[in-house]
Amino acid sequence: MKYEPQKLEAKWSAYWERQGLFKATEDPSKEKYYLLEMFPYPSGKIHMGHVRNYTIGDVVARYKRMCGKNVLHPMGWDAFGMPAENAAIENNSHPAQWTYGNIEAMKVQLRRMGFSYDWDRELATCDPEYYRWEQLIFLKMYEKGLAYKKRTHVNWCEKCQSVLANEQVENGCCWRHTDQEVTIKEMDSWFLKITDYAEEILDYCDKLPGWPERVLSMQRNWIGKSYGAIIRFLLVDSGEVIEVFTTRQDTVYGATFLCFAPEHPMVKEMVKGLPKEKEVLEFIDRTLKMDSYMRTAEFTAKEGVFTGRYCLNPVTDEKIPIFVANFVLFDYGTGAIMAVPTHDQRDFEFAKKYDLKLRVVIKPPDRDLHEDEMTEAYVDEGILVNSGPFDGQRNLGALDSIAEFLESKGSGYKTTNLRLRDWGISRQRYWGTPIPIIICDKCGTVPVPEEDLPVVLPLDLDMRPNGGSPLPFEPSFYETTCPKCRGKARRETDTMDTFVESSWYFDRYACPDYDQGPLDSERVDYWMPVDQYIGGIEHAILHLLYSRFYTRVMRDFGHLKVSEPFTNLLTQGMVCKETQECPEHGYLYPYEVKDGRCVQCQAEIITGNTVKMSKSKRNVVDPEDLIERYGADTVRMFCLFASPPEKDLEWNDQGVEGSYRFLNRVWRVVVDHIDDTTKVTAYGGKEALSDRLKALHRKTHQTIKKVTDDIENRFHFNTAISAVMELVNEISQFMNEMVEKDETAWSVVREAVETAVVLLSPVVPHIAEELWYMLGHDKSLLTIPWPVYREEALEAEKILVVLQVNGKVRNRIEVPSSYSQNEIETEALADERVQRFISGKPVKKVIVVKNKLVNVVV
RNA sequence: GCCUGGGUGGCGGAAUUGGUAGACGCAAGGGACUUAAAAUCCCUCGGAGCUAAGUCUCUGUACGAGUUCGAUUCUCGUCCCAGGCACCA
Repeated sequence: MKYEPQKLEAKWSAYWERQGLFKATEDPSKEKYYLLEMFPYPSGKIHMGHVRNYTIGDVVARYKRMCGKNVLHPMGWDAFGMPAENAAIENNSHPAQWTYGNIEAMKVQLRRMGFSYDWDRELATCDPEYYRWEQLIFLKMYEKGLAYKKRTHVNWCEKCQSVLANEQVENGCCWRHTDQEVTIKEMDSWFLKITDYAEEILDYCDKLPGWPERVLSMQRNWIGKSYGAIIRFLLVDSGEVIEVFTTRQDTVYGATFLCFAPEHPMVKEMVKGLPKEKEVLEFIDRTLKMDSYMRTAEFTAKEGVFTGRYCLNPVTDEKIPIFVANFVLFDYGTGAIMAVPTHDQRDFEFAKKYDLKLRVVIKPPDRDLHEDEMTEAYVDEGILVNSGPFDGQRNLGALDSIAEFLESKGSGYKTTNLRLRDWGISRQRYWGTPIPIIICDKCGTVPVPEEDLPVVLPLDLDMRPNGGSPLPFEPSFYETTCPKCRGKARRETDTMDTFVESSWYFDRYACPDYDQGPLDSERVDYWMPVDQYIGGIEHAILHLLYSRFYTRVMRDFGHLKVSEPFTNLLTQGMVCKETQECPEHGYLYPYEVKDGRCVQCQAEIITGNTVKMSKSKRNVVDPEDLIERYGADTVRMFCLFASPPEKDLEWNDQGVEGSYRFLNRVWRVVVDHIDDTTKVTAYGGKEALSDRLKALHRKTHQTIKKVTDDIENRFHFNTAISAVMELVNEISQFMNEMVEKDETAWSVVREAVETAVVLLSPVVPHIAEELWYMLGHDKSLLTIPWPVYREEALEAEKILVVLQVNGKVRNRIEVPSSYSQNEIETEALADERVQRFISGKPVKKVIVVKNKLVNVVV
């Protein structure tokens, strides 16, 4: 009988579905386990990244189920987003049609992979039954001031035709269009007040031991809390207060000028009617026209303009000039800084350029420092000088007392500052959740009344050929009446960032059919938090930070009890492959290359670096082709075997071949002796065994131990698979040389074979199920308990002991396991090879590690 | 510059608490079976050296020190790679 994966895989996945084996029901008497993989954007086809991500998850889900846990393993669709709009324009169809069609296609593929999802809980975020609750939460947030509209400077991506959140800008470019520079626009935008929760989110970074350190450190970094002070400077001839944030209040005596960010509204006020006004306004204009990346890049020269105004340094009472400078950020701190050219490199460069005053206030411990000799700022620790009552103190030691001194004078206070900004969620897009707000000329911004939800995205409109959102051009959508005054009003035509949908979908899986509110607390409280979340590292900040925020908002609204949505996080590596390039035809798909040559022009191809699989580099492998050729089990197995999950996976066609070979080997090891093994029951540890049988029995149980440990504690499926490979090798070797052919022998073989099949079943469920059935079982592997190793089976009569002389391995001997330390030592010292290396020298010391090694020191 | 990872054969990777470095697989080479091929099975496989034969010797986990009877593993320093943050006051 041949291994025919296509046939048996179809059979078993149909069987699982029919039996409803993946259905999860709330059962308080059982321990729950919520396993979740990041849901996909329905692009229409799964790619290897999905396959890897979902295979990892599926192994854990199946394993936990066999361990007796009540497993929730859902799947759904992150279904809003721009590609749908673009595709619709291209194909002259509708985003909804395109999206739902893709969902169907991808679902077929996921089913084909044999993933154990409870499809009854499937959800698509573009479904009004989903986003209506998101709109409701938005209204509640609006009510509480957690959602607000602000006219401000925002990131604009020309290709998205939309605003982006700060998190969605990478190196000054759009995260989706990495070649599109983001520009700054001033416009009305909706924000969610993530900063209100920043402290809590930051604190909890220390309470997430199940998260990878690098993700936590990226989040801490992004929140960017720093400790310092607000210091007040009085504007001369006005008495207005200018506040600056600094972490270096120890240098306040050296602050010899002040700089404003060009966006700062106070600047225009300050220069109004002054001779400098025109020059200042021109500078502001010029600076703001630059894209944000260029303006704030380190290599951009520091530039500024004097405003003509002065303020008073609160500790020296000195009149110091006020500048507008390009390097000062409006949305960090207060948008204005005190400049201490002697102890800050940026300020130093600025001061040199505009010939501004320098005053040293920190001197190195070992020498003096003179302003006119300085070629760069002195930024190290030192002793305070020219600092009034603080002279002679160590600068870092005086941070607190200077802050208190400022506070006592009413000139400032100690505080902290965050880098994190509120989450901008307005998108000038069509295919997203409408923001449930009405704008009335008379009443202003008015929330849509709850009973009018959902504000449904109209489906019967034409996409605009230039790619912009059709909503602002669709009177049937935007024309409405004001809920307050009943007058004519206009709907908000911005939609929400799609990251809002993905910030709570995991909660909704607990109760996808609930229609009384966003969440059914009883079910959500049973399932949440997610015990294990698995997804790509690219969401380290974006999705994972937003979700931690949104969960807390939902908690404070009483929808759920947890603060953290994901107890354990596994960030799997990328799937990579080398690129292949033809000098003539550019990057080639694997099928465009034959024997190292381009199929079109026969030119020799250039093999490039191994990089993340992407269509643009054409270094992709289509999972569908592989399934067709080898079956889903082989694909699953290779994804797990090639490397541990958190590392990048280097695609290797020969490796896939190897996995396929192994499955064939397993197949033969079972099928070739099926008549003999099905005549007996699996060995249960009772009958006495010969040494040879004992060895196989021991290997069987060692493998159970190893595989369990690898999956349970480390998610190291590669080593788990290796262990089963060893067992299978040992079984086939045993059968080759099999001398005993009695019932006991076959029952030990049967135990070994069944164990291999069961241990492999989470990884390659289809073939495992088929072999299990052939071994005479009639219940699915999904319903049988995960095997437990027997301690006594691991014990051996003889133990291998390594003999070292001066730490170098000189021999290996077998001793009875009953030997005491002394007996082992005696045996070791008597060993001929050990004696040779001692060569008569006096033995200084003998170290005996029980059951492991003896080291003789001479 | 700061923060996090990481550096082991030709390759992917093992070595879990400091105790046999290179499990398992891929590639390569040799052999068996076959008319032949495929498939399968067996053997070799870090480097260098020595031998009639190896139960042989030396060396080896980026580099340099250190702790230890013993270090891929712990400590310090250096170099390199990847990712994140960065004119953040």
